[in-house]
Amino acid sequence: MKQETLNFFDKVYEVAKLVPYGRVTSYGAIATYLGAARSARMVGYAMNGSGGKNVPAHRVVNRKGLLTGKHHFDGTNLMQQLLESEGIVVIDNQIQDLDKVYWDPLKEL
DNA sequence: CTCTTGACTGAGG
DNA sequence: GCCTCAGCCAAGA
Repeated sequence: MKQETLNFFDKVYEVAKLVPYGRVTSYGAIATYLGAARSARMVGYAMNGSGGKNVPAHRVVNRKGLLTGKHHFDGTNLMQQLLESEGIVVIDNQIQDLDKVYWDPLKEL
């Protein structure tokens, strides 16, 4: 069982699942943690297959804390609702107090 | 193999 | 602080 067996996508899912409740992280942080710092875009791209994999994609946002991926959710404000349900303050697709809810896999893991 | 796409990021105006 | 441009890399056609 080589590591190549684990696709880039699968690794992204693993890290996404490790994000604690009430916390969020950025695509770049995950990408860097996976050793592909320049592949932040791939992280988001991978999330396209997150459906059905029980992956909390709503906890993954861009470095600004902006819900850039909300368009990929069913509803218009579904992603924001999920985050607010975890105690995260979100206004106009923008996470407030990002520094307080930000979870960096590089530092936490 | 080449071209396009993309849920990003950093630098420059 | 906001907007625009360019670079980056992996996957699909």
